[in-house]
Order: sequence, then structure tokens, then C-alpha cells
Amino acid sequence: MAERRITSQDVADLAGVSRTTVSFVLNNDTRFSIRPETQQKVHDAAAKLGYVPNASARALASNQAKAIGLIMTRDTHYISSDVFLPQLIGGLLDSVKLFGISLLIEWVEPGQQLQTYHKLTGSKHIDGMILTISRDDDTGLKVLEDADIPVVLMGTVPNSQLNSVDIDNAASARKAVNHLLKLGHRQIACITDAQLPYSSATQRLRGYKQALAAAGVSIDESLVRFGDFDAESGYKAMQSLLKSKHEFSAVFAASDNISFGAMEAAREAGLDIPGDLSFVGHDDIPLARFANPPLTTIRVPAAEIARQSCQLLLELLTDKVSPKQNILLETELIVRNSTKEKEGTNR
Amino acid sequence: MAERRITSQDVADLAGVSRTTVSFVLNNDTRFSIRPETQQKVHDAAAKLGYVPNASARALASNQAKAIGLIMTRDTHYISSDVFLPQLIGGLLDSVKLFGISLLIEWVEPGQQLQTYHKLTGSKHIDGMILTISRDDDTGLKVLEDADIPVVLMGTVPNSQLNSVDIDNAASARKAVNHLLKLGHRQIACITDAQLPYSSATQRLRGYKQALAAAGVSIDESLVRFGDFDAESGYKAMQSLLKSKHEFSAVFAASDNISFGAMEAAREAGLDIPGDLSFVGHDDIPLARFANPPLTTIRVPAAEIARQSCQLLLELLTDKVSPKQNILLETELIVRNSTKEKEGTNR
DNA sequence: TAGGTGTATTAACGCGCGTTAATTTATATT
DNA sequence: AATATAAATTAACGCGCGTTAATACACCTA
Repeated sequence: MAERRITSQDVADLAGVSRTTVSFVLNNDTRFSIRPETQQKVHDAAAKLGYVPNASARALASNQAKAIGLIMTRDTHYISSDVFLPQLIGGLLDSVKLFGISLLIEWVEPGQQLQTYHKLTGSKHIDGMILTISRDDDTGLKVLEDADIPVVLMGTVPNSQLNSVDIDNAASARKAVNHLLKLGHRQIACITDAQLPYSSATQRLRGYKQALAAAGVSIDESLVRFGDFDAESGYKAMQSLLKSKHEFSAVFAASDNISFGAMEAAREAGLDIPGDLSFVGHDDIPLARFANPPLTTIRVPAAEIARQSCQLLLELLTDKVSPKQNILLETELIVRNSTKEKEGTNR
Repeated sequence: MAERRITSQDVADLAGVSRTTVSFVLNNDTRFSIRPETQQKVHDAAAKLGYVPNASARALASNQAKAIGLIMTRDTHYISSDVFLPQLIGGLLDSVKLFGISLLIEWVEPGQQLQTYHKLTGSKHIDGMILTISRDDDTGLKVLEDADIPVVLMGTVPNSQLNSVDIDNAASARKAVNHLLKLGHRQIACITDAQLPYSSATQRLRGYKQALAAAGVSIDESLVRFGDFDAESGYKAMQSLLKSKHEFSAVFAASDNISFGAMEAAREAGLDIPGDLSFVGHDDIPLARFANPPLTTIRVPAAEIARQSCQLLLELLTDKVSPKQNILLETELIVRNSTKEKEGTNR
């Protein structure tokens, strides 16, 4: 301990070359060809000293931080119950490690978007950012469109110029609802995954209505409730639905989290799943398969979204000019045991 | 766009003072008292220009990155199914925001600990690090003890000189098992949360045995299985347990994740929970309450662990010398419906 | 041998900021 | 008024590195 910091100068001294040469060698700078034996000397010296470049100095000199940021736009309360986050982070870590860059996690306090985005882009702490789903009314997004920092949206915001990676939420919801329709259900309730300003909620609700309309089923707004990310909100939404005494034989819960809460509320009301009530979730979180009954749901390739977001961002960082991309990934219906053909009376 | 970077010199020029004064004002340096009206001028200028200090330059000059790292030591596969991670990150973001520092997430590839720790401490990208639970045989930990970078362990490693924040895993497991004992169960199986090199698994297994021993129940090793973080592993462990034909009326699943998997396997074998088999989990993940039946479990204050880890780390960053701390947080038994008094025959 | 043509290496500058030591200005003391 | 003391401000250096423009060196050609 208390050992002096080892700089590239130390490496240069030991190798008997200049600091510049060290920099060229360690950064694989091909514009200047260094004799192989010199390169070896440098590498040996660096290894012997256990040299590690100072990240700040490097960032300052090169004007690139070699780091990207994952920007969370929700309350920490909701972050805590975000069952997707581990998959996202796992996927991001995979990609990021591959390219030797760092991952920062930043939290944008609701209502502070403008300041925070400005600070994030201005501080040059990160070269680019990945935004987790945000709300349609996120006023800060325009700041990002103008800022000279690459941004990839994990999610969709209508009329935005930003690059994005997402699933087709409406199509995904249609898959879920169509499954229920095919089983003979006609009175299908819907609990959204979040409040309406969140675009995933808007889109999934739209998909729900489209599927119904396409099947010639009239839409009954009294069968729609709005969740708020966590299972608790699904639980309450379901209670509200049951209390309303409207009839329905199936529920499309627009996230598995919501679905877990809603199913519990149904059980407490004495309903059998799928006997009295069929459930389709959305997301296919790791625990969905182990729900009781195992949850029929829509699989979202979360880690893949993370990976592609990361890759797209890295492309933007290197090829400065590239056309705007909006990647949509496929989802898949996973049929388990929470759905069943409609028969007899319900509720 | 293409607007020139705004530096502290620009702020100084506009305010009509020197760059040094700007630095003193913006950093609230109390050693040099700046006249209030001068301070105001500086603040106004900074606000008008939208000045944001360059993080790298600041870090380089001050030799502190104003950032800490959350270090993950598991395979990304397991990170993806880490139901705790969101709570940890939520808690960390809370604290970190409070102190105006950044949070980095780093992943240590298994087998690369030494290199990675060395690189992490050497690059000065972060001022301190929080390690998520690691294995007893993590050889890299010694590097960290010697490195001149503060470290807080979220978890426990025996005989380590590192600071840590954790729960008392053995005591926690005893609470769980004692609950089952009190209900009259004597043949209690155990599925650990992870393989044995992970200290949480070792400790929880120890607690399980301690509770049994204290109650005068002989320990049957054939009732013990080892999980591996995710629900799938719990599922398989339970199948193995059932296939063994050993009798038991209750299961202590050392994580809720494991419990979800194990319960599903039990159900598939036609067992009723808690009629035929009682389950106690561990962790109280957000979905535990919404399991079917709602899972009796041990509540781990995950966000609080994160917060205290962060706080401890920040203390280490400021007060250079402080005694080694090993904080243990309390856990709490949450009784729900997956446990029941033993009666009649089982299995 | 003088003049070229690469090739390999280096000296020196700047990135933007924190910070010390020195300087100027205001206030109190004799 | 002259001096001592404190308050306010600044000039100048260095953090460690990337990078450009210049230099030294080897090898060919005439």
C-alpha cells in the first residue's frame, strides 16, 4: 500500500522508450507502425509494473469516456419491483464487457428530466445513453434529440427522432388477446401494466382493443383498469374489477407482475384459475413458469433488447452518421395453464 | 448542436472573475471566503451558460472520481434471475443521488477476479466499491484488502478484513425452521439458495441444522439439496427430494426464488401446499406475497442493505481511518399461508 | 557520396479542472 | 498616516494521457 501510482511514463522508462510509444502500443494505434520487438518490450514492461491506465486522464485527453449510461426514469420505488431490470442489466453487462467499456446507472428524478439530461450530456461522463421506457409526456426527450450525445430508447415514444429498440407492444397484446378469443372468451377484462402516459401501457391497451374489434367484440371500457408496475397495483385493479360486478371470463394482464397480483385477488374472491377465469400475462418473467397455475404469457426477449440496444448505441458511437433506427423484436405466446376454453357460466 | 463546450473559463469571463474563483464558488470551498455578491455573479454566469463541469477533468485534477461501483461476481445468467437486484439498485440509487455521485455496475467474470479487481482499483474510475455476495473461495478478495480502495461487502466472507453489511443468515434460517418446528414439523427438508461456496448458502444451511439440533431433531443429510439461485434449480432439487422417497412434511427453501420452483415441483407431484407440505422461503421478494399460496418467508431488508452499504462506503471515503465494521441487519418472519400445523400423514 | 523515401520514435502541447502560493485590496490597530 | 492583519482574488502548475508535428534513423537509388 501507499505505493505510488504507476503511470505510462514508468512503463516508458522501464521499456526504454518514450511515453508516446507506450500509448501507441497499448492502444493498438495502427497509423504508426511500431517494431514488433519494441511492442513486446512495452507489453512486458506494462505487465511487470501492473500498469493500468487512468480512466479519467484517458477520457479527458481522448474526449471519450468509454462508458455508457443506463438511464432509469421511474421512481426508485418502482425500480425496486422492476422484474425486468436484472435481465436488462445482465444483457448490458454482456455486451459492455465485450467492448471493454463501462456501464453507469443513472436515475432521473421525475420532474427533473431537463436538468438531469443536460447534466448527463454535459459532464461527458458517458459517451452515450440507453433510456429505459419513458412516458409519452417526457418533456426532456427533446433535449436529447438536440444534444450531441447518442441515445437509444428501450421502448417507444411516438414522434420521436430517437433511435429505439422495443417490441411491438400492440401486436404483442393482440397475440395475447387473440389467444383468449380463440378459446371462446368474449368478455375479456384488461389491466394495463402502467398508467397511460407510459407508452407501453398505451400500446398494449390499443392492441387489446384492436384484437377485440377485429373479432367483432364490442369494447366495454368498464372492463379496463390501469395498473402501476407492481403486483400490488394489479391486485387492487382486480379487486376493483370484481367489485364492479361486470361479467368477464378472462383477463389480459399487461405484465406478469400485474398478473401475479390480479390472480391473487381473484383467488381471494374464491375464483378458480383457469376454471372460472383465464389469465394471460405479458413479459414471461422468470417466475411466470412457476406461478400457480403456470402463467400463460407473452415472452419478451428482454436480454436481447438490452443487447441490441447496446449494440446500436455502440454503432452510433463509432459510425457518426447512420439513419435513424427503430428496431422491433418479436414476441412469442407461451401457453401454460392459466388459460382454458370458455365453458358454462362464469363468475 | 456543434456548440463549443462550455468551460469554467467561459463562466469566469462572463462573471468577470478568474477561473479559480469560479472553482471555489461552485465547489463551496469554505477555506477561501468569497464575497456573496461575487458568488452570485458566478452562479448567474454558470446558470446563464448552462455550465456543467467535465467529470473526467474534475476527477483527474481532484483525484476522486465521485463514483462508486457495484461489483457483481456472478455469471450474467444468474444476474438475470437475481430478484434482489432491483431492490439493491433502487436503494443504491437513492443514496447515491443524495450525495451527488455516480453508480457504476461492473461484472467480474468468474476466474478473472484478480485481474478485474486490479483493473478496477487501478483505473481510478471509481472511488470505492460495493461487492455483491461472493464465494468463500473468491481468491481476489485479498487483493482488495491490500488495495488502497474502500470496499464494502454486501454479504459475509469469513476471516475477511473487509467491511460488510449483511443479515445474520444463520439466525435468519433458524427463524424459518423454528417456525416449522413450532407447527409440529419434525421431518424438514432444506434446499439451499446456492451452492456451498457461497457463504449465504453455507450459513443458511448451518442455521437450519442448528435449529433442528436445538429442538432435538436429528439431522438427515438425505433431506438436504443444493439450489443454484434460480427457480429452475429449486424445481429440480424438489424433484430429486420427492424421488428419494424420504419422508418430510415441510421444506425450508433458502430463497423465495428456490421456493417458487420447489413449490411448483411439489404441485406437479400432486401435493397440496400447505396441506401435504409446508413451505418457508427466504428473502420476501415482492412477489412472495402473491404466490399461491402466499409464501411464508423471511423478510430481508434488501433496500436497507443497499443504503447502509452505500453509507458505510461513503464514510470510508471521507473519514479515511475508521474501524472495520460488520453490520448485521435484522430479518423478520412473515407468516402467510404456505405453512400449516402438521397433522395426519404426509406424502 | 548526395539525395531521396519510408519507418520508427519522440518532444511538446492541450484536454478542463483543482489547488497552492503569491498578490492585491479592504479593514483594523498603533 | 503608517503599519499590521485579514479578506478576496488570481497566476501558474500539475493531474495522466492522447495526439500532432517534428526528428532521427535505416535503407535504397542515381
